[in-house]
Amino acid sequence: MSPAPALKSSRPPVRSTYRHGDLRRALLEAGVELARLGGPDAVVLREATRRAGVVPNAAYRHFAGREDLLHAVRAAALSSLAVAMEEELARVPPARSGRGGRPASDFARASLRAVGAGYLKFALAQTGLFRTAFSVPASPEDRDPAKVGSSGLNPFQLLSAALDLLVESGALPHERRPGAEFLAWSAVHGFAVLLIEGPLKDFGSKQATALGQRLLDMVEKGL
Amino acid sequence: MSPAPALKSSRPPVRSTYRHGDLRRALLEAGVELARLGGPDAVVLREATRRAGVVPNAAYRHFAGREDLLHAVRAAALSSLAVAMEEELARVPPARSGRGGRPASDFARASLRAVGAGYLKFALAQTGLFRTAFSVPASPEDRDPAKVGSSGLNPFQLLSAALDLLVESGALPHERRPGAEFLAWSAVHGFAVLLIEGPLKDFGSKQATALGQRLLDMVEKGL
DNA sequence: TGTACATCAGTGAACGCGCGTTCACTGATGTAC
DNA sequence: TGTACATCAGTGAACGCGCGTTCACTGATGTAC
Repeated sequence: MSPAPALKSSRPPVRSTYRHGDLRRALLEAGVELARLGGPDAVVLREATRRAGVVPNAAYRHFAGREDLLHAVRAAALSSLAVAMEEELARVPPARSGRGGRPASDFARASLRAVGAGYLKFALAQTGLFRTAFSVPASPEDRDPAKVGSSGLNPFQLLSAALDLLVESGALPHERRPGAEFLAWSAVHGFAVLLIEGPLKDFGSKQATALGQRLLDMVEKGL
Repeated sequence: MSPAPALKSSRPPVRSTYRHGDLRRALLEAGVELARLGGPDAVVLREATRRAGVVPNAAYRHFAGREDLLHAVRAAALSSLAVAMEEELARVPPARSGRGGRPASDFARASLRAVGAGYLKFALAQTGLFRTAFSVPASPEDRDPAKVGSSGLNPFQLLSAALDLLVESGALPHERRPGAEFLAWSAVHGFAVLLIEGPLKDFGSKQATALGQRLLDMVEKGL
């Protein structure tokens, strides 16, 4: 109801040219910044135009309305999340050669953990964006290219791929594969939510990380 | 931003007496109803007074302001959640006599599942209240009597008790007990959130229940 | 049993706020000739 | 290379909206004598 007043910018519209140049991009960036600072409710059309140094209704040249802007911001948030997960994945040491056996399944397990860890890391570091990303149904089958990371996969697909790898490596029986992404996602997402705005809010990041590891253990064992 | 217009009541203030009688209660009930229908953002002070058939500022005789009303509504929502969990617990067949051994740990496990199942059931049946209950940090140590069920325990304490029972019955090693409530809660809460406003939104209740069972399996095995 | 009076629950009117959105406009840009 | 003109990005002003909240008030209630 009262998004922190600090979010409000009173910077006067300073611009030498009549045309802005790339207003759509500027509005989107302002919107992302607002979401970063205050979550989905903080994405206010008028404030975005203020930050872009432009009159409020100018936004309507580029977005159908507030909801449309929020939509674009949400996509950008999901894309950032995918990137964060990819960064964590890139840290996993590659599997040793030789087919099947221990190293392959170790790699698969490490990948699954990386996916979860990247997700949690992003949720904690970019709380506003994280909340924005999930402020509306995000369908797993969504093909919107605005939501993917640099691998071309969206967050959900990154998780699915890690689980597939687990099955291929023999670490997870085929019959337990269907729906497994929902179970894993539930655990990690719930933890993130409780950590961000729930009863675990006051946990230090040390404590949170340790508990996060145990959560990932639980998922790995429980799947 | 635009809480469903259907929430708005235009009922004229019909009342024969000048005094209302129990306005505080009426406002709280209206607030709970609004939360039930539209989540925390739908708890609007003016609308609550409208429904109570009273002028807007009359609310200030009973609540310090909107936030105060929301606070009371939140407590009521948490209390309802506790009741839902207790109902599920009451369904668990009592342990057979004889100390320790199989039946005791079966009972403990069933209790833990009941706690989780009650939580999920409430989340799905009373989405608006559920979202309201968690719209602000709910501290586990909260002693507010407005938030408990008929057993005198709040939702978090009900979970803790179930886990304690699990340890006592020998089904969970002591060393894994600390923090276990956060892990279990994360999984169940995340599942509820994804089901309510996330990618699992379009799941039928059959599918949701089945997957919910698997989630509880995962928690039980993974803890 | 009756009356004066303090209390305080609810009234009536009004505020300022920031929001999303619509209207008719202006003036820089770049394209066609 | 120069000029007329269509395009359309951004302007300026205004709208109605519902919100939370404050003010000075009124009139029913119940208590003290």
